[in-house]
Formats: sequence, structure tokens, C-alpha cells
Amino acid sequence: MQDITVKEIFREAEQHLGKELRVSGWVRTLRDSKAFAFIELNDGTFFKNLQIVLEDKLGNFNEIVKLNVGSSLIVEGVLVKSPGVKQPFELQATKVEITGFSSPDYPLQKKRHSFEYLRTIAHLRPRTNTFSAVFRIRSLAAYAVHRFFQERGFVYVHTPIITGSDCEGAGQMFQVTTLDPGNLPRDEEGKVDYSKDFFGRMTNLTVSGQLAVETYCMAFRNVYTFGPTFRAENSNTPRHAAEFWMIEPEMAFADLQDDMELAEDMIKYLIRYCLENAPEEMEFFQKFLDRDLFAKLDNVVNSEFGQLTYTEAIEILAKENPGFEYPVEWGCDLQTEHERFLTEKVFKKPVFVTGYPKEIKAFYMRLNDDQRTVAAMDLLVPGVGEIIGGSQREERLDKLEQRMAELGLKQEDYWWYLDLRKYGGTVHSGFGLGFERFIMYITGITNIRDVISFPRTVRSAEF
RNA sequence: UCCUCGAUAGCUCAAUGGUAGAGCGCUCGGCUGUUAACCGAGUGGUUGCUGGUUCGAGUCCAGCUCGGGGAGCCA
Repeated sequence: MQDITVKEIFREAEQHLGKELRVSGWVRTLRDSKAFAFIELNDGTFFKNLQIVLEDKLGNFNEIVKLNVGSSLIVEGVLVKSPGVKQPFELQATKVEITGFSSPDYPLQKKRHSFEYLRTIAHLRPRTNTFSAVFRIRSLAAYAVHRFFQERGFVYVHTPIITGSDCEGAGQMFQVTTLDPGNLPRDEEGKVDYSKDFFGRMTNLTVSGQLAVETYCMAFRNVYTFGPTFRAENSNTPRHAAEFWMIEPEMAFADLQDDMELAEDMIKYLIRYCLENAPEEMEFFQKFLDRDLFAKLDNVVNSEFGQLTYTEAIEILAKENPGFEYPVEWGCDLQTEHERFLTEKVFKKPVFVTGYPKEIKAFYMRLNDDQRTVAAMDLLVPGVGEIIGGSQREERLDKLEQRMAELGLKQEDYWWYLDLRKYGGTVHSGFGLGFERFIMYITGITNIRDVISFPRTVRSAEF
């Protein structure tokens, strides 16, 4: 008797036909008749189920057919070709051991459930087809991220999750403290005395690993972070979560053009990897979530990404204005409607927009020679809009200090960041990719809550 | 945070201001190859919460809570 997974059976069915096998898993559905019954068993290793055929000569037949969906079993039997059209083979059971009963109130029915309902049972939803596919893809994509960078010699850096810099500037932060909120220590002025806190200073959860990873960039040349990020923004949208994962590569001796090439290669690599290594899951998304998914992804993989400057983008948008809700003029930030028009209608493929006005971008982006734009790039993709944001960093100490002064940022708060420019600073560039946004893009899932196992959003941390 | 739509059985949804329903699920029975199995019977409700209008409110009004979508912020 050979223990085997459902995945192995599906991948090498021919060599297992006629053999005695033992599988174990959970009942997805059960259909019974007087003298026989069918169980679709999912063992967790594969997207598809194995059909088990039971005959009433099994000793515990009557007990088995009364099982509720969700029960766990160990099944022994012979793999045979199936006369049914929906599956090429099935396991003719010779012995069924019940290892865990379910109950009639099992919340997952055999029919389709709404995503909203499944969010209320987040601990059970990975047992559904959709979430089984989503989270297998998520795992695979995470592995592909590491493969992509490791193959290219990038060093994976774990930047801190608790940060002492209260000025990362990318958004509202969650404070980390061991102080008792009901009994805060105060200084002479009545302000909270953070010298009494755990770290002896105010600390928060990170909103970006970028500033920290730049320090390792100046030592290891090509580096990346891939970890959790936290934003305390009161955002109520299908694209925002309070806790999400970001991928942030950073390259020394690399300019904005190198940065864009890396971004394009990475996006194509990740999509190809998922298509090749999870074809059943990807077909499921194409069939049930987005009929245009494969066409959309093929277009990304097979086209050379477009490129234009912000100034050119504004000219095109102003000229072809199809009735935008927001006015278009030089200096304004591009709205989602503008981004999508550019990538979907004008270019019909992914496109990089570069050279944004310095006023609408972060302080660390490199000032261009025109003195009014910075070496920033956003990657826009059809169906979503912005998916990657990056830049060449300002490596010139005087220019960086000047920009920080303009924005009222205190140099002492960034002393170690400025040191990177003082001691052997060089041209360097990087970008950020929201991992969940990417997972949404390749699966066709439209709500970020459905690509995170236990999503944290405003007023929601049930699980 | 703003705009907008919504909340009725376990789930998905019906119900002119006048007796709260269906399908699915679940339970029981039937059925010798099922595929969201099928057939029959049964089970199922503080209509999100609080108040108001009315002879009468699931339905109209107000506030609140929660959820969907859009916007802003952004990834």
C-alpha cells in the first residue's frame, strides 16, 4: 500500500493506474445512492479533487454516506479509469477510515458563496476552490519573487518592522509601545515621556523598508526587501489594507533606466512563473473570475513596455481628454482615470511614466537637470493603473539637504540616511511593488481582503 | 474621511403601508455511475439596532452599527 498525494496522482496518473493507494483528505462533496456513493476528496496538495467510489459492501458504508461535508478521511483503494466525463480516473475504495467528523452546520455549502460571506468565516474559506487557488498562487508568487532576485545575485535584507524613525513619511503609522495608555509618564511640559517607553523613544511599525534597505544597498550593491508593511490610514477601499507585504529592490550604480528594466523583467518573470507552475489555478481564475485574464497577462508578458515622460503624458491627456472628472494640467498628480486611459487606450500595454514634478513626489527622489522634475517612474498596467512606483535616489548630499530643508524635514532625524551620501554615495535606484496588488492582478480578484489570509483593515481584525 | 447603494431563514434573494416567501442548505425517505446529482416529504424568521409617523411598518422618516462600490490617501 503506497501513500500518495492527489497531486502525484494527477501528475503521473498512468503509472498509478491499477495500483493500491492510500490517500487522506477532506470531503468536499458526497453523493450517495442506495448501493454506492461518490466522495470528492481534497487532500490539500492539489487544486482538483480525487473522486472516491464507494460500494455498499464496505463495512462502514452506511456510516460514511451520512458524513457531513468537511469530514476528514483516510482512504485505501485501487486507482481506476473513470467512466465519468468530469474526471479521468477515480479511486475504488477498499477501506475508509473516518479521522474527523464534521457537522450539519458546516458553513461551507457545495454551492457558490459570496466573497463577503466568506470573509466572515476567514478560518474556513481556504477550503473553497477560489481561496485554495488564490493562496497557492500567493505562495508560488512569493517563491518566484525570491527566485527572480536570487538568480540575479540580489541579497535579501530583513529591514526592521519596528522603526525608530517617526518620519518615514509614507503615511500614518501604528505606534508601538509598552506604556500603559491609562497611566502615561509625563515630562515637565506635560508631554508623554517616551524615554520611559520600551525603546527609550517613540517607535512605530514600518511603513516602508526603503530607507533602511538603502544602507544595505551601499554595502551589497543589489538588495531587496520582501516583508510586511503597516499603514494606519483610514482607507476604505478594495485596494487598501492596514497590513500588507511589499517588495522593494534597490540597486547601486544603477539609474532610472536600469530600474525600469528590472521592474519589467520582474513583472514578466512572476507572471510566467505562475502560469507555468499553477496552470489549473490560473485556468480557474480565467474561467470564473476574469474571462480576459489570459489575454491581459499574455499582453503583459509579450509586449515591450511603453515609456513616456510625465510632461508628455499631460500633453496627451489634455489633447485627447475624453471627459475626465479631474482636470489635467502640468503639476497635478495623475488620477486613476488618467493612468488607466494612458495604459488602456493610448498604449494598450504596460507603460512607464517618468519625470514627475518634484512637488508631488517623495523628498529622496533625484532632482532632474530641469530643476522641477524628479527621476521617478510609475508602472501603469491595463485594468489597474499604477502597480509599481520607483525612482533614482538623490545621491548628492547638498541637493538632498536642500530638498529636505524645503520640506521642513529635520536633518538630525535622517542622520544615518544622509551619511550614505557622505561616505561613498553613488547613483542608485529602486522601486516598490505591493505584493497583494500584484496577486490581485494575476488572479482577477478585485478586493485586497480576498488575497490576504486574515486581512487587517479599518475596524476589522476579527481573526 | 466624503459620496453612494445595501442589511429579510444557515446561504443567495423575493415580498403595492395590510396573514413574511422561494431556491439552495440541513434532516428523513427513495434511487445500481453521480458531477452544484436527481425525486418526495419535513425543518427553518426578534426582517441589523434604537426611536418616530400610522388603525396597521420588512416597506415611510431620523439616528446609529455593519457591509458593498466610488473618491481621497497610497502600495
